Parts: sequence; structure tokens; C-alpha cells
Amino acid sequence: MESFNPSPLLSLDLNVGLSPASPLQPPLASELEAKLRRMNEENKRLHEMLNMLIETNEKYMALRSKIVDSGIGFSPTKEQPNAAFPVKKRKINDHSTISFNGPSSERTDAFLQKESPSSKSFQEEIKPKVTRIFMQCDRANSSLVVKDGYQWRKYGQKVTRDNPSPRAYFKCSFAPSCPVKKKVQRSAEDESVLIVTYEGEHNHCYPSTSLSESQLFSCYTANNNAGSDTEKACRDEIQNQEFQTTLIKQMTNFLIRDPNFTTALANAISEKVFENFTDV
DNA sequence: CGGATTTGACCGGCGC
DNA sequence: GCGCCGGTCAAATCCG
Repeated sequence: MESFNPSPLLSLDLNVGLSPASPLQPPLASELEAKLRRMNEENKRLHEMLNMLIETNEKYMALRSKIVDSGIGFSPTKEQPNAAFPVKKRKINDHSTISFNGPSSERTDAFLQKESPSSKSFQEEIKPKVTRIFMQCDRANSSLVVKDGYQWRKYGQKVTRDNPSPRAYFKCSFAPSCPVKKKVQRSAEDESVLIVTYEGEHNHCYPSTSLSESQLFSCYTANNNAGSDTEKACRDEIQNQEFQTTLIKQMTNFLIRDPNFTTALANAISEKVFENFTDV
């Protein structure tokens, strides 16, 4: 981030009321000097605060562009892998599943992997689209059902080593024509957070026509599905005002959970109030 | 009765 | 080769 260059408008005019032509009496001079020092400190603090706000704003903008442009949800895992999901040692399913629309996509994929080593490099180039989403949910609600607009069939549940909460495995109910899978598990650190991992991309539209908040997540995941009708449908939905309202709500929730943001905001507000008060 | 969910068994990759 | 572990299967069970 480039250093903040404060606008002259934002700098406090520290010479207000001082005339070089009128020499000050010694007691008045020291009093003004002290005041000047205080105002300098105040100015410095305001600059720091402003930098903080600008930084927070940039984080917000980066987050927003990440969501809109790359289709990635509120996932910090690209840069900071979550403790609940350490880097996997196993390579299984790390390869891409080519979007076969036939009923035997998984078998065909396995066949390719085993019988055709030459296809390996090709498969490595096309990684499955893995999207991780963190969802706030009721801690008391033990259900691992996440309503995201699609229909899922649960096919397994496991307790993993690194997390006492069970992990539920779902396949899209359109399977085997739709290869998408999802895993749902509570965060080991915060049980009120559900970690939803989607693997693959839906090759069909939403089962229902109404746009609900939950469906928006699926829009994010399908956003990079280049060239398909699904992509167009989802982009249209992203342009939808309701979508944008919900997006803003989700980003607001994300921001207010950031202690830096709330602190900076509170400080900025109190400073502003203080500033108005002293102006009067 | 049919579809969805549960749950123990099984499979296969990986590290030692 | 063996054990661990995550992922999947499939029979049993549930539920509308």
C-alpha cells in the first residue's frame, strides 16, 4: 500500500489567529505553544486514523473484487489455510473431473487416471474448482444442512482427526450427470461457523427459480464457469439488485466482525463528534 | 412405497 | 508391509 499523502484540506491550520506582526507576551506564548503541541499530536493521530480507514477500505474493495471477479466466497484460505483444513497430504480427488455429462463420469475419470498416464499432465492443468465458504449458523443447531439453493444427497459422514465435529459428505442430487460434491463441517475453532467446501461446478441451473440469499453462494461458485449458459444466468443474477443488496449485507457482516474495522470506525466517529463539539 | 438419511464396512493413498 | 486416515459405498432405517 502506498503511503498516504494527506490533502492540505485535511491538515489542521495551526497558525490560525497568530500574527507575526504582533509579538506575544511570554505567558501567552508558552500557553499557545502547549496548545500547538497538542494540536500537532491530534493532527498526527488523525492522520494515523485516516490511514487505518483507508487501509480498511482497501481491504473491503479487495474483498469485493475478489467476490465479484473471481467467484471465490469469503474464504481467506488461499493465503491463510484454516486450521480446520490443513493442507492435505493425499492427492486423491485433487485432479480435475472433466465435465462429462454422461452417467459414468467418475468411472471414466478414474479410468483416465489409471490407464492413461499421458493424460496426467492434462488433468493437472485443470484443477477442480474448489470453493470454501464460511457460514455463520446457530451453535445449537447440530444440523449440517446448508441451504444453498441446490438439492443435495448425503452419502456419508465422518469424524476427522483434526476436528471433533463430524464432516458430512453430499453429492448434488443431479448426480451422476452433475459431478459437484460438497463437504460440510463445523469449524474446530468456532462451532458457530460452518465450513462448506464445494468441489466441481454444477452443469445445470438452479432447481428453483426464485432467487434466495442462499442461492447467491452458488452464483459465486459458478461465476467462473466460462462460456456456459449457467455462467450467463449467474452473471445476470449477480446484476440483480436483490443479489447486490444481499452481497452488501454479507460484506457488512464480514466487516463488522473485523475488530480493526470496528475500532477504527468507532474512533473515527468519536473523533468527528469531538471535532464538531470543539468547533462550536 | 419411494426417496432421503444414517452408519458401519470397505477402499485406496500415504507415511513410516 | 502395515497402520492411519479421508472418502465412498451400500444395506438398514427413517419419514412423508
